[in-house]
Amino acid sequence: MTVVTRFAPSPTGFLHIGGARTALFNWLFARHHGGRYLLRVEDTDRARSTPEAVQAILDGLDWLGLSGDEPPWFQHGRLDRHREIALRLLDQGRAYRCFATPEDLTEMRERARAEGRAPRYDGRWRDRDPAEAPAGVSPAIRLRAPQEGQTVIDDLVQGQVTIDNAQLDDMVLLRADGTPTYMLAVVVDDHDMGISHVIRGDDHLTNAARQTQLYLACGFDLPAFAHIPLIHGPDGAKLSKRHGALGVDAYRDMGYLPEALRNYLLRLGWAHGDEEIISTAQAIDWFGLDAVGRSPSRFDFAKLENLNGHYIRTAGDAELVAAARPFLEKLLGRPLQDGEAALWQRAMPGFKERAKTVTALAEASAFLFRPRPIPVDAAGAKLLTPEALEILGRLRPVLADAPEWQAAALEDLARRFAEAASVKLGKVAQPLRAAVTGSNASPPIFDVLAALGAAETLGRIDDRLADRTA
RNA sequence: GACCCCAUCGUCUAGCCCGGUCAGGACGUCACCCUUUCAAGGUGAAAACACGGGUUCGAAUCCCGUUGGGGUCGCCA
Repeated sequence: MTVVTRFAPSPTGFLHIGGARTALFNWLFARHHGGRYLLRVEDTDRARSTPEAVQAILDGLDWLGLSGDEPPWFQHGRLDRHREIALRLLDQGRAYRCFATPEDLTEMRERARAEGRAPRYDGRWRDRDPAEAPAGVSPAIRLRAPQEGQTVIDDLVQGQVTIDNAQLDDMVLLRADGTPTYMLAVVVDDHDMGISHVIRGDDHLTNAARQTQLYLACGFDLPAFAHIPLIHGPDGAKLSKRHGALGVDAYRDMGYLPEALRNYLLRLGWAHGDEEIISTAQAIDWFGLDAVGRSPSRFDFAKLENLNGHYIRTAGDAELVAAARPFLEKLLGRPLQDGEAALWQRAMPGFKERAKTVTALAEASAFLFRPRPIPVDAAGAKLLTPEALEILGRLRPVLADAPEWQAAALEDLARRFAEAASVKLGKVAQPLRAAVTGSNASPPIFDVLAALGAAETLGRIDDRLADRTA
């Protein structure tokens, strides 16, 4: 059997983190089985769907490397097909016209609730003669669902789940205005798209029972179902915006790399022994629905950040310059010149070792490109004591006379200077770091000096020495 | 409320199906090492089988219940 999966977001907002994981699992499952992974935009609710949202979701998927194998399907373009199936069901007596008005339904629900019954449609038009229809009410079409027995979902993650048909009411297939409902559209589209495996959030588990009834009524073969647990916030409650229910674009803006996010999302609810850092090739090789857990997991930024640090450290220097450049340019308030970008790339090994996010990488690098005199932060200022400045003052001419401006040579010079002055290297290196970077943390200082060049380095030292006399 | 699902360190999880190891790994936390800073890295520590009953020589593992958490109950998707 050919495996065909799909990710089917409704374009009423951005691609959130749970959706991203669902997409990832679908993508991985299809890749693992050499099948196809498709996209379907569920925009049957025209009022709530916007082109901007469609684009945001497509962009988010693209950034994560989870674009569909074919152009996306759009549900609203298939109205006629959905209608055709509903009408066919009506002809076959598997569906019927329901003339209950929205007011009737509200009243029905309220009364059921008041009497402690489940708030379901009572089937009042199921066997009633349409001739009795009240005037002026256009009917919806409902499925004549089985009222006895059980519907069994054979779920690849949840196992066998049995629901009493009495729990399910006659779902609406076609609204009074003739548009299809989600239930109808999903079943017809999944069938027409040849979807073999429906992998989605477990908030759809009970929908799977309803959809199973519909599949059976339509005479369609059932796909395999896999309902994966939802992602919760750090407090165990539903993911809120504060926590991480953000669009994936927000993760990009926070400086996370797509490969880090994918690795993180993959390990949320799925494991392969003790493996933590998993490449895409390994993920494709190892992924299976049987290893997906059934309990919801909590989103943990700390672990994501750790993974992100790993992927930053192992990323290529040019790739990081490209990813971090927009952040740095925003920080600097100006575009980066090509020469500066090249310099940055050469210095990147020292920076990427220390950054956990791409934004932090840009922030930590900004001192390289700031105009003199560079700003000094609190920690840097603390280092620049009168004593430290005195040492800097004596080091300055030694540096100025350096025969070659290269990291190892400069370090050698500084070490000998410290030895001659009977101070630890730290007493020399830290003031130097503060003067040159404006802070107390940076890549190895002699690498920084080499990257900055003699003139800029000495100039920055002079700026600080000038502060002293001023 | 009804129905369905779930339950191992703070978090993500391995182990559960096919009962028998000091219950393993990772993140985070703490300590130490390395070190010109910060990271990274190394070593080590604290940290869990929700509870109660069974079954069994033996239960994290099988069964029942309790508690807790989640999901669903729309002419939304």
